[in-house]
Amino acid sequence: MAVPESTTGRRVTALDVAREAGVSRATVGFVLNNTPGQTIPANTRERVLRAAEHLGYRPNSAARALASGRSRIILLVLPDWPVEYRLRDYLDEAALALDKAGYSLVTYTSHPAQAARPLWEALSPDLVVSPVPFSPPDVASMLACGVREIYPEPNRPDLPDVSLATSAGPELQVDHLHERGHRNLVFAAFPEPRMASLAAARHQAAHDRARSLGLSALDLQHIDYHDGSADRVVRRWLDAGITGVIAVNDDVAAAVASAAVRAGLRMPADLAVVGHDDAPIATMFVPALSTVRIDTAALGRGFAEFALHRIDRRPLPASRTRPKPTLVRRETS
Amino acid sequence: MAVPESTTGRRVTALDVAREAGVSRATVGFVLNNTPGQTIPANTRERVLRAAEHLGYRPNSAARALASGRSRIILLVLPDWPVEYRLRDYLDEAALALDKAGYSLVTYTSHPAQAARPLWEALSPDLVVSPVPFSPPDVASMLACGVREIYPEPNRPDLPDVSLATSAGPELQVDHLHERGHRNLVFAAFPEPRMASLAAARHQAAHDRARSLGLSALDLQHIDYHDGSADRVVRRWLDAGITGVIAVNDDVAAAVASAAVRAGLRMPADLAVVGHDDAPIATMFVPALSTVRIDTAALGRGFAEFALHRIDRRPLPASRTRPKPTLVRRETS
DNA sequence: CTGAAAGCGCTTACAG
DNA sequence: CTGAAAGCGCTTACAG
Repeated sequence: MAVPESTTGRRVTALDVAREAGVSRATVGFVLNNTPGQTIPANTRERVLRAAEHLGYRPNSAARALASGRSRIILLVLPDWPVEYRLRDYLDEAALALDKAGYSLVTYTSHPAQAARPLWEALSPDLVVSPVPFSPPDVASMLACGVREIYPEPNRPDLPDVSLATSAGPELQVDHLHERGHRNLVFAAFPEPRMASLAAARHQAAHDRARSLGLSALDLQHIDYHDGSADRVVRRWLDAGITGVIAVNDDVAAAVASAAVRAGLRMPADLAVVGHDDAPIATMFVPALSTVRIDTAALGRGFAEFALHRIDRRPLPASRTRPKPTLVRRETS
Repeated sequence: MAVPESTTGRRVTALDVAREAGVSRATVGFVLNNTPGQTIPANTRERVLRAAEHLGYRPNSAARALASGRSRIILLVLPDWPVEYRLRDYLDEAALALDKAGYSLVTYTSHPAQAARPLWEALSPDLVVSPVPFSPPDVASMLACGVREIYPEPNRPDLPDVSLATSAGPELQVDHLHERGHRNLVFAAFPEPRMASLAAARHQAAHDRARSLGLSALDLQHIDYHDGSADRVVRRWLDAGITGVIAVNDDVAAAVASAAVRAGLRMPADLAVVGHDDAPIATMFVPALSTVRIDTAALGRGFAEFALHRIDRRPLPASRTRPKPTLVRRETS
């Protein structure tokens, strides 16, 4: 591909392409954008495409956004959670599917102190989505910046769940231990601020499931090395008749499993643990950790479908079913 | 703050502000942008500011980018590494410092299959930075998209290091074990594809340091549960006279420590392990993991200074010294 | 089927 | 000190 602008010092515009192809600027736009309702003869189209390719033409995104009123950017606002393993698969798949439709996905985690300007001011995205609801000031700010689609919408919480923080995973953890005969369970997390809201959400889901199975309340307990060591915590659990531990993620499961082994317990006979996310450590750890695997790639594609539905009014696929998480049973359950 | 556009359905523009303040559109721009060389009387300035505030005016970023030729966006391209813990601190600090200078930071990890259009096409960033070099096609693509500053620049590898993947951490791991009398070391990682390039970089740095201390070659060894269990690997190390393990991160350190304890070894007397990143598991694990902590917040600020130097030609602070990592000694060394 | 032209909302010399 | 005006590079009715 030639890079003429590097020699002329000027960026290639649609006018350059038009001249090279011997058509008008408008025609270039019609061809390159596949504008519906325009019937361009095959050989004109061909000439334009070739000229664009030859000149290395890239439309100016700012000019396009200004003229069309749409930036073709989708902003995904992520909460400040410890990034879940395999989030990349989710984002990769979503970005790929959106790209095919001409949209770019940008992710953003707001500064904890809210000190910096939110990214939607700089990007004017067509759609802003988040797994957690927006505050009213955030919504007002987005509207002022011309964002036309926001999800979840204020006052409309009754919409499909596109987030990674589904309740199906924790439910599966509970079901699994229940099936294997465990009746006394706890929910374990690190006392880490960043983990707090994720732990709260997953704990809630697990708790609700436990209750609906007729189990007793599922306490959220912290594995805190500082105040007495994991070993002592595990000992306490055993004394209280606990036989199964639901960990908020695989790191926590590893810490629990490690303490249990050191205490001379057999796993899963004396104590069972189930992690979440199927992170690398779940396979590498000895004993290998039972965990929950989420089809994040499928979730990512689902997110893209949803986003396109909101923006382009594309119909949602009829077969739109949330991929179910699967339990990977290894040596700790 | 009033949100008039939500009632009129039209976004507030500089013209609205000008009318409300009783000045021209240009003056609005001068005041809001603090344009140098313009001397605006205090009360005009005051009127404009008040009108903008009152109307909830947000400049249209696309129009601004088109007119000025600068998007005020900085794109940070991150490699597909397992996201290092505390990366958030780095990004938060960098975003905050850049925000003060009127720039927005966007991060981007390219799709592994290179299938989606790169984000610089949609954003036209003023600067694109990455901790790893760009491929020639990437550079050509950026130039075609009007990106004027790229770092690292092709053919100029001799520039300051702004990345998180510094060699100082691995060097510190080696120094620490060396000081504590260890002479036979290995470097451990999971055999995970995504970890490969990070492991290679850190291993290289550790290896070089080991050689310069007169130690023997530092092998990169995989903790692979599938082919024989971590326990067997640890046993092999002991037989080979290894007394110290340098782990690529804290997850790997946890897996090693766990195997060592299970093998009946005393830590650190029989075997020492040092992790990297000071992730939550390093504190929560028993035994608590010795590790390397990097002042990622300071690194993030350093990144912002560097970016502003490149874009706005701001002088680099004279006292510009890279924050040194520190070794956090706990129970495994 | 294709082109001439207005317009998107800013920035920025240039006058006065 | 402030305004009128050109221009950034597209999109999109509107003519022909």
